[in-house]
This record gives sequence, C-alpha cells and structure tokens, in this order.
Amino acid sequence: MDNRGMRISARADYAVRAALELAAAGDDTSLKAEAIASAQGIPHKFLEGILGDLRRGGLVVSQRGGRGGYRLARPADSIAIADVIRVADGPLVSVRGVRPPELSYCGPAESLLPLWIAVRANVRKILGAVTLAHVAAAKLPDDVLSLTEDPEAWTNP
Amino acid sequence: MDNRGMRISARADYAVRAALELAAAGDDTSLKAEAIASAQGIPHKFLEGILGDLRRGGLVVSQRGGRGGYRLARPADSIAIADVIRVADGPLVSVRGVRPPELSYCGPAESLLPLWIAVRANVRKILGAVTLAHVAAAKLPDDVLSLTEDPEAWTNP
DNA sequence: ACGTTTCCCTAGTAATCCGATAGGAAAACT
DNA sequence: AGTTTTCCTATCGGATTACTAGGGAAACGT
Repeated sequence: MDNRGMRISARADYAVRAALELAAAGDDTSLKAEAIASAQGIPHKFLEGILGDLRRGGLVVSQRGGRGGYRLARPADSIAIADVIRVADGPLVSVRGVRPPELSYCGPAESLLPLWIAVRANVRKILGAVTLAHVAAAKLPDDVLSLTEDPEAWTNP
Repeated sequence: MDNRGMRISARADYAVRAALELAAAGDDTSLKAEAIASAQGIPHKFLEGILGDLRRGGLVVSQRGGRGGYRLARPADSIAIADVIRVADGPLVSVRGVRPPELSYCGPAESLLPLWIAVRANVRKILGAVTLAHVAAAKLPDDVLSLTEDPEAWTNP
C-alpha cells in the first residue's frame, strides 16, 4: 500500500535534468552524453536511450564524432517541461493507463471524469508554462513560485 | 515510450468509486462488497482488498454477516478524494518513488525541487478540497469546475 | 586512409509492480 | 446449525522499470 500514487518516473526526471544541462550550456555548445551523465549522476547508457527519445521528439539535435554531442533544437525558453516529459514518458496524466477523455463512469461516480480533467488541466498549466530557461535560471514564474511559499506545501502528509 | 507519465492507478480509481457508492448510499445504509463491485464494474475480489485498506485507513467501517457490508466512517462531506487515494495508493505525488522533500538536485536542475513541490501543492489543492459529497452530488466546487470549462482541457495533446 | 570519438541501435535482464484470482477462516446474523 | 459476508494470506501471469551489454554507423582529426 506504499509508494504509488501519481509518480514522476526516473525517465522523466532524468530527461528533464539532461535537458536542463543542455539549456545551461547554451544554444551553441554541445554536450556529450557522458558529460551530462556524470554531471547529473545518471547511468550513462540509460541516459543515451533517453537522449535518443528527445532527439526523435525533435527537442534535441545530435552530432557524432570527436566534436559531437547534444544540444537543444530550439531556444530554451520555448521548451516547456511538459514537452520534455511527454516526449520521454508519454502523456502527462492518465487514469488506469488511458487518458481521461476515454473514460466513462456511471452512477455516483459520473462527476469523476470532470475531476480528473481538472487535475490534468492544472498540471498542464504548470508544466506547460514553465520552460527549461525558467528552471535553468532558477527563476520560476511568479504564480508557480507562490505555490511553494506556503510552508504546508513542503510537509509530508 | 507510450502510456506512462503521472498515472492514477486502477486501485486509486476503484477506491474512489467505491467510496462514492458508499457516499451515495447514505451514512446509515451499508453496502456489500459484491453490490459495489457490480454497480461499478470492479472485480469483486480485488475490491475486497481495497475496501480492507479503506477500513484500515479509518475511512470506512464494516460489519460481517447477513446484514453486513460497508459504510463510511465519517460524513461524506468530510472525506476528501485525496484521503481516499492516499489510503488506497500511498502518497499523492512522488518523483522516482520518493516524495519531493527527500530529493536533492544539483547544478542547473536545482530549481526542479520547487517545481515538483508546486505541482504537488496544486494537485493537493484540488483533490484535498473536493469531497466525496461533492462528486456524489455532481456539484464540484466552482474553482474546480471552472478548470473544466476551457475546451482545451478536454483535448488530447 | 586510418583510427578515434561519439552517437545510435537492438537485445537482454533482474527486480518489481499491477491487476486480478483462490481458498478458506472468523465473525455476525436468522 | 447454517447462512452470509467480511477478512486474511497466498499466488499468479504479465507488464513495466531501471538498467546493462555489445556492437554498428557516422563524423572528425591527422
């Protein structure tokens, strides 16, 4: 009965951290997978697979060979955290494996669907508005930052 | 690379729906597991385990025997959806299996922690404010309902 | 051309989890 | 007693998670 709930997977976490490392490096310099891996403490062969997803998703471009590596495909302020998570890990929010609009409830549970929709909309609003540039520069938007100012937000239960 | 992201498990979904069925039945009448299972289309032996969690979590009281069954331990307007999910499924939001406050990031990822905290705070704000009574009566709070009025909230990507 | 570097691709794997099932013991009722 | 229903433990196949291994393909420097 422990550790489930809405979890952000290691893949998603690693993907965002790798993208942040690229954002911090700048649009011109490219980083090698191994450099990112050791900077962020991510298993480098695992990270290689994730970077492949980011490239296939069009968020990152790569170059092989001696001066090779990865760099962002677009400016860091045009890539939202939600983009990275979706490319690396699939849909942001799902209920029982399917996305909310595909669900159907009956009886007293009928209003559950709008509730899940509301939760998803809210998660989107945050992760879709915060960009790599925001996080890399440690300057979160004000409305997001204000959520973290309530001490209650940092407590466990 | 499909269907991951922040998912609400079948356990959590089933738990909430079962609790809603109990809320709709009223504080005095008790429902048998089998009745809830067939009303909501939930495998009944699986549901039995979930109802056990709800009982151990103090959300539900049970009675065995001929006139037995389950009923809510508290009024439906004092039980939040978040309570049900936590009891059945563990912490609401976790990153890589651990809860946000236990994480530590370095370098350009340092501001990721406040971001996860903000996401969690926001999910809490919704699921902690909406009660079983709200959903069972199909009367979600206004601020939650307003999130669902944007047609964008119902679209896939 | 050659060798190095680095990305890229396919498999594989051990552990865990998820959703579900089975069989029966314990308690409450008629 | 006998029925009903909760309660407990144990198990299951399959999927997922988080990695690891090994090598092929491209870009570079010399």
